[in-house]
Amino acid sequence: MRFSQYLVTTSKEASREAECVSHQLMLRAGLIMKFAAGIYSYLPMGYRVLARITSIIEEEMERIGAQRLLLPFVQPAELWKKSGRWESWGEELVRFKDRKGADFVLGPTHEEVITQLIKQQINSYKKLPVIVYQVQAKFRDEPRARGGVIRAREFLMKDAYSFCQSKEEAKVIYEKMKEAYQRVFSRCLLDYRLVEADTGTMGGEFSHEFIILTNSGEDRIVECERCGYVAKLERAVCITDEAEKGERKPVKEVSTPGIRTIKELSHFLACQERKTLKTIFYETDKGLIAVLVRGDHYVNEEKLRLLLKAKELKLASDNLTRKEIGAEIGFVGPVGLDRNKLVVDNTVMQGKNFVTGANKKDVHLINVNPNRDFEPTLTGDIRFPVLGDSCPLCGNETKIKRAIELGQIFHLGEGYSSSLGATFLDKMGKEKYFIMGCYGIGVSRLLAAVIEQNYDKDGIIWPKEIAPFQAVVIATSPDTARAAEGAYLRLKKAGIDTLWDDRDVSAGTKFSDADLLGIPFKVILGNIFLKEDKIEIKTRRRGEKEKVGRNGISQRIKELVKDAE
RNA sequence: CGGGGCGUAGCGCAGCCUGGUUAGCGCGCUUGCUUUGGGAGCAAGAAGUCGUGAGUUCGAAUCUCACCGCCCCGACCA
Repeated sequence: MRFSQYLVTTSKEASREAECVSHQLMLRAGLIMKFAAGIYSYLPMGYRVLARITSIIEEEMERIGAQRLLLPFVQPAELWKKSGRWESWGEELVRFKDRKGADFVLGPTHEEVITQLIKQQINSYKKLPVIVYQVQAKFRDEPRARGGVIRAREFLMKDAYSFCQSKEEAKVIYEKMKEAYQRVFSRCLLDYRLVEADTGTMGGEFSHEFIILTNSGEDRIVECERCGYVAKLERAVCITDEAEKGERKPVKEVSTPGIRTIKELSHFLACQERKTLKTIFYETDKGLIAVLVRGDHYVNEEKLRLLLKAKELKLASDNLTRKEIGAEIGFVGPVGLDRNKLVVDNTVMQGKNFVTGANKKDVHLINVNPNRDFEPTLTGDIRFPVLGDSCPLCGNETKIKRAIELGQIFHLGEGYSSSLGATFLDKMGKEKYFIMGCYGIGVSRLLAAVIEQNYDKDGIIWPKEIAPFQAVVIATSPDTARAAEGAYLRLKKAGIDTLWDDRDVSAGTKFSDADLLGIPFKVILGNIFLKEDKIEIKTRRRGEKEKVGRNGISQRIKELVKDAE
């Protein structure tokens, strides 16, 4: 490809819009162009990378026997009504009517559609198991798009679905898929982690997520740098420290006029936030519940819901709380709440002499102690971890870091097949629901993720497997322009994806652009060529240089590509 | 949805507070000449509904109001 004719514009300056490294570099290197919040075009250079990632995915999917297909982007609402997700998804699901007034959605994911397809296509165990996948645009009307293609509303996704006869068979495929994902991410040169995940709106029985650690990430994880424990913040187990030592002092009322928040309280009484307690009311299908966590902690509502075995759980309104305890918000405490269920976080049970609200306006209690001043109905781990919590595996101090999710795999079970009535006949002639799994990779997001882990001050450093071009030919003087064209033609003939920088710009510009674009090998024809009749090769990643005769250029680049990262 | 910021040429910005000729600067773009080993120089050019709408005013990029869009933090979400 001739650079002068290629639809790419590079830029020295970063766009004001872009905050994170990958977003800035993608804009500067001319990979993408924004049309609206979270809606992007991929320019030829960006599309080349997408195509290469897609072909890696295709190879790894085919390796485990998955079959590629293509499902509709626009889906009839009927299927979503059957699965229940017409109601359970909020505004993220884009809904519209066609000219006849029929409801449709823009596909944010394809469990419904694929289940319907398999239901009609497969009636017998003889065709099972089956794994299918596609690479397609998805649309999710996110409340807030961010980080360029890290969280876009329209994005490219690889989604795979498996249909099995039994849970055992499904687990085998789940493991195969996990390995395939590991190969895909390794080939993209990603330093990823595998963590347990919640099943969220997909439903299902268990799930794993592949993530990379980076400051541009939007998810938070807990990591132990000693033993390598990594977990999503909401999944991380909070272990309880040893019981605090010391005397239990007598409870005393203190006047705290107008002091409502934990911050104000700890400031006013000159105590640490960890010495205070928060009392929060939740409305649940099991009634109104009082929940107690330390002042410096936050309630993990999902953990709480599981502990209570509740279906519904939401924060009680201020009015309801006020009515229940007859006191102002900000002065709520556990002492004397006998008629309410009281769920207490483990950490609270280990502490002594806490400050809490007195359930009276402008009054707090000091020296409140669990099992003396209040009795929990239930105790458990119901909080999010905080910086410095002990690692649940080795006890070392943990850190909280940011991460990007690359992909997630779910064991779904029978959820979708039962709601959509998708069955097959087993060996005994008995009708059974398909056991399903679904597996996603954010393909467009992978571009950003790879850049987050492969760049330097000069620009992107593409791993060879997904580089848009393997080599860029640069003539640094008009005198070597013809020879450069010759080298370009040789490389092209040898089947090497090569960009020929035939622009009439300075050598410096060509070098800078080659670096920004992240092309693994620069093939340079300049002074050295004129003096020694040698072509110079410079690697992007390590900056290593070597000289080679003009006849050996294709052969040498092939060798270098083979050995490169 | 809450908080903060922004909207002026393709991109990055100045001008706005304190209203007043033809709205500037840098990058990029076009033409010519000289250049070409790490983002060249000179010269000449093209390019703007100042986000939209209303209002105040003799006069609005500038002041007022409403709306739209975008970015960041959070909520939300995978």
